[in-house]
Amino acid sequence: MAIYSKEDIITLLQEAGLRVTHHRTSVLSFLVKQRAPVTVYEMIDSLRKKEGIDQATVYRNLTSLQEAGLIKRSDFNHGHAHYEFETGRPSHQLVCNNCETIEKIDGISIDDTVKKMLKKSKKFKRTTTHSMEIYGLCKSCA
Amino acid sequence: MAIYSKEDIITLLQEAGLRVTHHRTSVLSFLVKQRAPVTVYEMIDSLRKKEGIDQATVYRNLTSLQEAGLIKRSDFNHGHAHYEFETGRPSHQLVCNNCETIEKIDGISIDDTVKKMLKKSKKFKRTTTHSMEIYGLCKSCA
DNA sequence: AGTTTCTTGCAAATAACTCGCGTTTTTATT
DNA sequence: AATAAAAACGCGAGTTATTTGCAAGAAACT
Repeated sequence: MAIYSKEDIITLLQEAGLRVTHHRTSVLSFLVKQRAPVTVYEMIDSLRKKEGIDQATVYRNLTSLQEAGLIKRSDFNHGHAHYEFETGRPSHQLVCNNCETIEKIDGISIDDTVKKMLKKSKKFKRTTTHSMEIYGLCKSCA
Repeated sequence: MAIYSKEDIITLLQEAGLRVTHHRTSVLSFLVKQRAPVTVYEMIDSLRKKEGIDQATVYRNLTSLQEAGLIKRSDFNHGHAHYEFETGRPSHQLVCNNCETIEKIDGISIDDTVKKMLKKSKKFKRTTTHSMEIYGLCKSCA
């Protein structure tokens, strides 16, 4: 989890071909600081309070940032989207079926498994990145 | 993919402690016949046309069937739920980031990976079943 | 600075899903 | 088979999550 300065954020946006607006920078900065995927609600709540950003703006920036490959969306079967900064590395997480606990697990590779799956696939030739979610009950809910 | 008769469906419902209503039987039968997860929209559309089932009823039955462990929900980051029959076996799928193509891949085991993840986890002791989604672009979208 | 193009705020619209309630169906019991 | 309690249903209205139209404002190019 590298540390990104404001200049780094701006560089990321420029390299992605996106305009560097104040709000877009804020949205991406916010996500860079998190250790786990956050809900859109949390982002809107925080950014609205802190800088008065409108929810439509948050949604629009999440879309543009995702299309640029800078952030990643996951739903975790909870009925609303979560976003996180796109590190480029595959992400693996344990998800609670009851509460919304999500725990990211580092140091795991499933590249071999992905290769095996692609070999068996008829509709996919290759995958960009991948993510794996394992669902169960966390200690508190079990 | 075993073949389930109407009697089998009824037995499944009874063993799960659910009432055997006409509509509930239809919803579960519908899902048993699919080879891949289907959207709620597809289910409502088909069941409304065929038997006049109301959408609220479809939703309520999906909830009760899921709570009983007979079906499984997945969102695939598309913003709406998909459901499939719960086979008890882990499921692994390739998901297109662009269109909504979902391809299930059989014959893969990631039990060792899951074990490794649980060993590293702080918040989870064990998982019931699991599912893995690998995201990329399908051949048509690539 | 001027202009083109993208972004924003606001309010209204849409999509996905849920709820209240009176009526009907299922299931347990006679 | 009749019957009563519990659960399920349809229908319309309500929520929640997300999107859109449009006029005004900010970035980026010249």
